Amino acid sequence: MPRTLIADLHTKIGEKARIGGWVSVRRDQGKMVFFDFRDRTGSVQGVVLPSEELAIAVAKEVRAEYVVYAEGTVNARPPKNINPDVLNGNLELQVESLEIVSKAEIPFELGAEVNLDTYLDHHPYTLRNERSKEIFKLQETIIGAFRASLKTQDFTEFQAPAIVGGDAEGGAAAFEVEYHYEQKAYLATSPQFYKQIMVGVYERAFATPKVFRGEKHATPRHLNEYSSMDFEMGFINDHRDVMQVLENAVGAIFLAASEKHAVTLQKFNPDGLPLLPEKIPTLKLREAQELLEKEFGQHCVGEPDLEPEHEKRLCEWAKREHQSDFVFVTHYPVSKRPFYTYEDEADPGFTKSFDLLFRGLEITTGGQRIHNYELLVEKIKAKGLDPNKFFFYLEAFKVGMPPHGGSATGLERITARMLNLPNVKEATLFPRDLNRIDTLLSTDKKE
RNA sequence: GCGGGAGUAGCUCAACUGGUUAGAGCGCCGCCCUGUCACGGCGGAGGUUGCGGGUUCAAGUCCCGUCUCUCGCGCCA
Repeated sequence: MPRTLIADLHTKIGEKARIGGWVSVRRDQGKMVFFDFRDRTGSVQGVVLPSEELAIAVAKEVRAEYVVYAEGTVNARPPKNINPDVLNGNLELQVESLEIVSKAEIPFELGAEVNLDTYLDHHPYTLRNERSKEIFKLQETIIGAFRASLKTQDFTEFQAPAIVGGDAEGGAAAFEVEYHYEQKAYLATSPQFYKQIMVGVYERAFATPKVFRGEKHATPRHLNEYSSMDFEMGFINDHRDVMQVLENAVGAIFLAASEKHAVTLQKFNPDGLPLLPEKIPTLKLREAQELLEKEFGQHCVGEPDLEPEHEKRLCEWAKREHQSDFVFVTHYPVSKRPFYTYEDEADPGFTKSFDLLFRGLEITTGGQRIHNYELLVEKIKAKGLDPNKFFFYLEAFKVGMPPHGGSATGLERITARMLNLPNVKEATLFPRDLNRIDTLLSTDKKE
């Protein structure tokens, strides 16, 4: 008999059916045994009656998370046995044959509240729980909506390389790779140079690569490997054109999320859906600092950047004054930004760059880039770098580049903030951090 | 890299100022149960209290070292 998906069982009431799935719960009543079975489409109760001697014998052996095939008759439940609180609560599978496909030995009950490290240590198992599955279904929607939004805005998707010959940003620590002929290569910390090169090819390009950061950070918002939602676009007037494309993408993400995952968002967020206004409030860094001083008594005027505490306060302000969970901060000082960042002619010393803060966390960085070859070479030198090492990248400018800019959004960060997850590792299927690549790293090799 | 907190049963946690045999809930194992749906009842197993050293008549508890987790900072998405 072919397998029927659990969600389709209601179409087979009174008929025989065969389901395949996992055992969520076994309730052994002695002479008869109840099960909750689940497959990718849902769950259903199965009952093995005393008269089914062979099936009862198997049912006594079965435990939680065993993979089984169960065959029997789909019955509508009599009124007194209907359970309105569960899926398929109005029917049940009266099991006549039960086949164990795979046994299971579980470390703890699925769905048990466990500490983060226990949860991560058992990720092949804990990812199966409903909460985890909802997180990564939402994440799939987020990256899908980002992709769809950029495509409708006439961007071309490209594949960025993971192995690079140098450190793209000149600052972030990169993982070293042994390449052919004893050459050193690195895992990309960003697709920055490649997406700029692609502006010269398609004008508008985007990619969602895995990028790698070698810093030994141990915080709830950093990963050594994460997914970057990057885009870059030509013929802009300034950074505000980039911000508009980003706002369109964020809007598309929120629309898709609220359409497909409203229940999940509500469940994870006591405050409800995130607030995204028609226009995200925007402040220059210095305006933000003055506001922090005035509204919150935070002394940060003149600092080159915002601290995490400041970012949280700014978001409080945006929510209170603009009903927005987002706020843009622009015009970071030249000294704090990479060499390719465009300096604002109207505001010398400050850049046409921006960060997007979402619920207290920086989720995006972007801005306008320098497109003039000579100026770019000059800026590389000014940062103490050697232009010769960038000749591949620089060729894109040598052969003609329009004014352009772009941004990069952390997929795990936006996922975590949408669901109020305290740690981005919960929004990462297979997180790599200081001490763990799936398993704990050997400690005797540490420095 | 720096600073705070933590590490006790498979999981989540207790164990007052050091003091009898380190407990509970869930899970696990056995027995009972024909309508359960987180089923229920009775019984049972399960611990080198992260690791190493020290103080003390006595250490889960105090001290030192070490490893790990976690939070804050730096850095960033």
